Amino acid sequence: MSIRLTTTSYIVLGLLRWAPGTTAYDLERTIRATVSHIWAIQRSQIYREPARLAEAGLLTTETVGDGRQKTRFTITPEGEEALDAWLAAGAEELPQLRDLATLKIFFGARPQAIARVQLLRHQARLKEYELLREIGGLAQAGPRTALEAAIAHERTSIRYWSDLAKAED
Amino acid sequence: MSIRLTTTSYIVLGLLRWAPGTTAYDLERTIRATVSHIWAIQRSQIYREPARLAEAGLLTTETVGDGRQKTRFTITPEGEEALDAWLAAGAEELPQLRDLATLKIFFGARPQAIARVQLLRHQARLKEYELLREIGGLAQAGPRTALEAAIAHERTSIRYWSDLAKAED
DNA sequence: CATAGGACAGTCCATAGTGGACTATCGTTA
DNA sequence: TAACGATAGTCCACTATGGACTGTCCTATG
Repeated sequence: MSIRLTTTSYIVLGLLRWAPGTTAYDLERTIRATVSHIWAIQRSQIYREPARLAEAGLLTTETVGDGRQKTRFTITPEGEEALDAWLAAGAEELPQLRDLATLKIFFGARPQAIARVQLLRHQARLKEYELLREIGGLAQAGPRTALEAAIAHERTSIRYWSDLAKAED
Repeated sequence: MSIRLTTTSYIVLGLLRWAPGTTAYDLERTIRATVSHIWAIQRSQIYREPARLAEAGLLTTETVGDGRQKTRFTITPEGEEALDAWLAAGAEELPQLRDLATLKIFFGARPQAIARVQLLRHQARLKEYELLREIGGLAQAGPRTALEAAIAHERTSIRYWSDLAKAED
């Protein structure tokens, strides 16, 4: 039962190490509130992945069935091992921007309109991030450090889009 | 034959508008040299996508078969229309970082080692970008403006990772 | 002159991920 | 008491990923 572990897998494993016994639904909420800014996962995927990992022996399942059937997942030692191996394995290829707005600029869309909208959205998101940081909602060092990356890139985006918004067409 | 147009589709359409009569192989090289920093596409996808678009009437094909069979693709008016509609349609959801290195930090990987490697790679990539900009390899305004976004984010990454590399563990 | 090696040009496949519609249950409040 | 929103999840068709695999052409060198 050796399966291919993907980024999705490691996100699930990583969250379950911090919060064993979580259901898929709660995983979804946690992801939306935290990692999704770095790496989002589709809902359908969030429900399928833990099942896959359980089959491979990286998680155990416990179904609490009172009408609404919930399944709680817990990471196994093998799961932790896999996660640690991934964390310890060296760095990766560089990321792509993967920004549709920039892509449209690339292909000749007029910057003005795009820039104005992007600027507002990035500003809103930066505010969210700063709030999250000030409230100190993030107990662990990892998420805090990662949040700094997100904030730095938001600031860069804001500078970029606001320059474009100001520039004449 | 209405198909769903994805980002992949628009990249192919966009490149074919600038260079009609291109083969899949040349598309691949062009993508690797240009857009891939913003949005990469897998080789297998680059060969399948134009075929799909041709079926939907957004491209025409012309097979030049002398031993090695090449297929040249050209954008149709419908193709241009679809592309323009996409370019004109408002801005998108915000991008995610989608950076595995940051994700590992999030889940508790030790920053030092990761940061050192990322720093070197980002520096190398920044140099590539700056070279590209100085040489003026990009005739069109779109790619040039998009390149500025890529450069800005590289600089941000470099600052981030170099801070992390310096910080005590 | 033939041949080996590399660049060129592509195919194929299993598996993973996306987007989005759909179903159903529970708790509250009007 | 039924309506409504939050909770909890399923399903499906289609797209994308990663990577192995197959050939063809060009050129240098032995």
